[in-house]
Amino acid sequence: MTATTRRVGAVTSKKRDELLDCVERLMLQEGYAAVTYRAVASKAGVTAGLVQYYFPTLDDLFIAAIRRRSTQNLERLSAALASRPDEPLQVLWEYSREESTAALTTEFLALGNHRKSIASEIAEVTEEVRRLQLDAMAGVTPPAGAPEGLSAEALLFLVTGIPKLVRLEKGVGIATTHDEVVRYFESFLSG
Amino acid sequence: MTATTRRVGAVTSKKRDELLDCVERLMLQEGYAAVTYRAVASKAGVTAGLVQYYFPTLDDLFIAAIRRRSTQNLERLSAALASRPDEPLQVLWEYSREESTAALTTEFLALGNHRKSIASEIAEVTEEVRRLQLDAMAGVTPPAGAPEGLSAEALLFLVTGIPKLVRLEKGVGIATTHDEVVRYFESFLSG
DNA sequence: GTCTATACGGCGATAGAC
DNA sequence: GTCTATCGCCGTATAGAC
Repeated sequence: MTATTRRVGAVTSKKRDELLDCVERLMLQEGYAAVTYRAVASKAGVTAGLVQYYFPTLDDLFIAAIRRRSTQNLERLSAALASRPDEPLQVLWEYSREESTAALTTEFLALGNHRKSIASEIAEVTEEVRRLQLDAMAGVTPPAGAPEGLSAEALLFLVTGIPKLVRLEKGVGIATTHDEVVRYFESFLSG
Repeated sequence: MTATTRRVGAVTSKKRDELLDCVERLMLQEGYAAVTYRAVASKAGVTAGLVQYYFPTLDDLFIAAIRRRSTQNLERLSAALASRPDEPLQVLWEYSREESTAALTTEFLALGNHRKSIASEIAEVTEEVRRLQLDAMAGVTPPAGAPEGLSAEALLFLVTGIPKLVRLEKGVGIATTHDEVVRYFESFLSG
C-alpha cells in the first residue's frame, strides 16, 4: 500500500542533521514558538521549502528533534550513571541541573503540553529515561539526611523534577525560594 | 504628552469582562496558543475587531487576564488561609492541587516563558502570592513527618510546586511516580 | 464609548515545476 | 533533490459608522 505520494528527504542526509541543530538552537534561544520554517531556513542559510522537504509538517520536525536529542541524552545519562554507580542520586541531580540539555527537555515538555499531536512522543521518551533512572537507583540506599518514608519513585521525581520547576520559574524572573530548596537537596546529596 | 490617538474600550465594560471569561475558557480547553482574536471573538459571539478594541495587542489581553485572575486568586487564598490558620501547609497543598485555578496559573507560567513581554507580569503576581503564603506559614511548626532541615521557603516551594509539575507531566500523558510523590506529601499533610 | 470593515505581511501547508 | 506558487489562517493597524 504505502499510498502516500509526498516525497520526503532522506533521514541520513547531512543537511537534515544541520537543520535539527538549528531547531535546537532556536528553541533554546527563543522558545519553541519561534521555530518556523522560515526561521529555521534563515538560520541554516537555505530556503523554507527545503526545510519542509525534510519535515513535511512542524510536527514531523519537532518529533525528529525530540527523538534525536533523547537518544543522545539516554547515552549520556547511561554513561554518567555507569561511571558512578554508587551515587545515582547525585548523578541525577547534577544531570537534571545541567542547563544545556535540561533546558531543551523542559522546552519539549512545554511543547507537548500545547501540541497534543506530539505529547505521546514526549511521554514515551520521558518514561524510558525514568525507567533507566529507577534501575540505577535500585539497591542503593538513600544518603543520610534524605527525607524519611520517601519511595524511590518519589525521590526520583523530586530530584529530577525540582530543577525543572526552578528553571521554569527562573524563566519568567521568579527568584525567591529557589536558593533555599536547592540548598536543601544539596545538603544531603553529597553536599 | 499622552501622544497616542488609539481609542481603547473602558475597563469597566461588561463586555470586556465577558471576553476575559472566554479567554480563560480557551486557555483551559486548548492552551494559550489557541487564544487568537478570531477565536475569542467567535466564542463570545462578537467580531474580532471588538476584541481588539478592548485589547489592542495580545499582550494587553494576556496581561488583563493575568491581573484579573490573580486578584481573584489572592482573595480566595487569603480567605482559605484565614479559615484554617493552624494548618497553612494543608491549605496550600489542597489549593495547589485544585484543578480549576491551578491549571490556569500553570498555563500563565508557561505563557510567560515564551512571551517575554509579559514574563514580569507573571513574576510579580507569583511573588505576591508567595509572600502571602510565607506570612501564613510564619510561626506554625511543620507537621510531624515533614522532611527535616527544610526551611519554610523550601517547604513552600515543594508544597505548591510539586502539584504544578505533576500537572505538567500529566498534560503529556506521563503517569509514573506521580502517585508515589503525592502519597508522600499527603502522608504528613493531615493525611 | 462601541463597534465594523478592510488591508498588510507572516505563518503552516499543499501541489507541482524544474 | 530543490524550490515556487498558492491557499487560508494569523496579529496588527487604521478609518470610520453608530
